[in-house]
Parts: sequence; structure tokens; C-alpha cells
Amino acid sequence: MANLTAGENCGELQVALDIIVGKWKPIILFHLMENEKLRFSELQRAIPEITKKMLTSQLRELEYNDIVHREVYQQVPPKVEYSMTEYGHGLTPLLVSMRSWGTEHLAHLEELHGKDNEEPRC
Amino acid sequence: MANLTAGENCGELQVALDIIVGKWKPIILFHLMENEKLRFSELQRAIPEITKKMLTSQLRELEYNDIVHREVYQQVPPKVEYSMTEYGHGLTPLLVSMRSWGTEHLAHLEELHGKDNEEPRC
DNA sequence: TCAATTGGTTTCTTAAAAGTAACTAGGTTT
DNA sequence: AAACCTAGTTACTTTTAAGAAACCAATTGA
Repeated sequence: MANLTAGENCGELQVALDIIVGKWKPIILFHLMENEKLRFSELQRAIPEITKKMLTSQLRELEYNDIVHREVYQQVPPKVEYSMTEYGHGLTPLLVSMRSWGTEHLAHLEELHGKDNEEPRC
Repeated sequence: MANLTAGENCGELQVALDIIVGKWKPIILFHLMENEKLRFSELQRAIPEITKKMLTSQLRELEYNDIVHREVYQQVPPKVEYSMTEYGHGLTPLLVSMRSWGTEHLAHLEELHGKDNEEPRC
């Protein structure tokens, strides 16, 4: 096990968290991971409840962090394609382990507290 | 690579995230991971900027999720000890990988954008 | 000429997370 | 008797995240 030091190193975990948290980032990332390229409007259709504002801002943060690439085609009407960067793919194993931990934890919670927490989240 | 399906499975990732997010949960968890048992006041001293209210609420959430155990000693003045549960230790590898991803990402960001983002977070 | 198209931006409002400060119980120490 | 200790709770305020809705630019097709 890697060394654990709580105090100063917590910032590093927050850095990782900041990439992933936000109500929409995980689902955006999963869509981009399984799709190679997606236009803005395709993401909108894939995640119908998201607003343009949220989609834009989350994509911009991911772009700033070099997780997502934004390709603008100079044409009208505009066309913009989003895709995972090479670097961004390095995040995949983490997201996948988080999701599988979550899946198991759901079962564990149900065992502990019963099925009272069934509200869907997305 | 495990199968990725964006739509329905995003909830599971959120479940994992909900355990970890919150401004204080990661640092609380790291302290408990490296300390076996800690009293409420010891956690307060270890994380001086946290308020009682936040410390209490975050610990209660972790307790609800069976990550943290709360042991109350019936004495005055009160004594309450917090520790990771056996189940909670299953979260350690995830937290450790998140932190190391974060560490590497910090270096990556610096390479990309320079050292302009130096504000400490905790 | 006029509506439709795409990928946004802007302003305003609402909801959720976090912070502040005062208060509590009840036994111990001064 | 008064102050102190721990582990909280409560009520209120501030900050941050998210949502709603209107607006925009340039070209195409009807």
C-alpha cells in the first residue's frame, strides 16, 4: 500500500475529485469514453436533462484539464466535436474502479438499511 | 476493461462519489486510515479549520455508510472514538489511487498551464 | 424574406453545501 | 460557587453549484 499521509496530501486527492465531481461530469465522461467523438448536440441528446450552460461549463473544465479535446470546424451552422484526449484515457481505470466500488456499495447499503434508498440520481 | 455504459450506470459512480466528496471527507478518511482510533477532539486538532458541525455531519454520513465506526463511552466528560470499519478499509485502495492520480495530474497541469494554480486547498 | 440550424453566452433565480456563533449536559476541578 | 471539560446541537448567514430562459451570429433552404 502506498504511504498515507493525511495532512498535506489531501490536496492531491481533491485535484482528482475536482475532475470528476459535479453533477454531470461522470456521465459526460462515460459517454465520451464509449464514443470516440461526439458533437455538442449529440451529448445534449444523450443527456437530455442537462442544460446547455452546464454542458458547456463542464466540457470546458474537462478541456482545461486536458481530459477532453475540443475540435471546432469552421462552418455554418457550427460543428464542434468532443473526444477524450490520450491523456484523458488515463482516467478510465479510476472511473471504472469507482463505479464498481459504488455498485458493490449499493448492495452493501441495501443489506444494512434495506431498500429504502431507491431514488434514481440521473 | 470492464464494460462501460454511460446511461444507467452513472448512478453507481455517484454512490462512490457521495462517500468521498464534501470538502472534508477525504482528509477525515486519511486521518482515520492512518490512526486506528481517533477521538472527536483529536480529529478537530488534526483538522483545525473544520467546524464541529461539519466534522459531526461528515462523520455521521460515513457512519451511515458503514465506513466509520462510532464508539461512545458512557462517561463525563464524554468520550467518543471513531475508527474505520473493516468494510471501510475496502475503500483505501480507491482513495490511494485517486490521490496518486491527482498527484500526477498536478504535475501534468503545471506542464500545461504553468505554476499559476498554486492556491492551497486545505 | 423568413424560419431553421448549431453551439454557444448572459442574466437571473433557486437549491444545496458550508460556515458562524451561541447554547447544552453533567460531572470534575479550583 | 464558579469555571472547565467533551461532544455535540440549533438557528441563522454566506457561499457555491445548478437550473431556467432569453438572446446571438452566419449561413442555408423554402
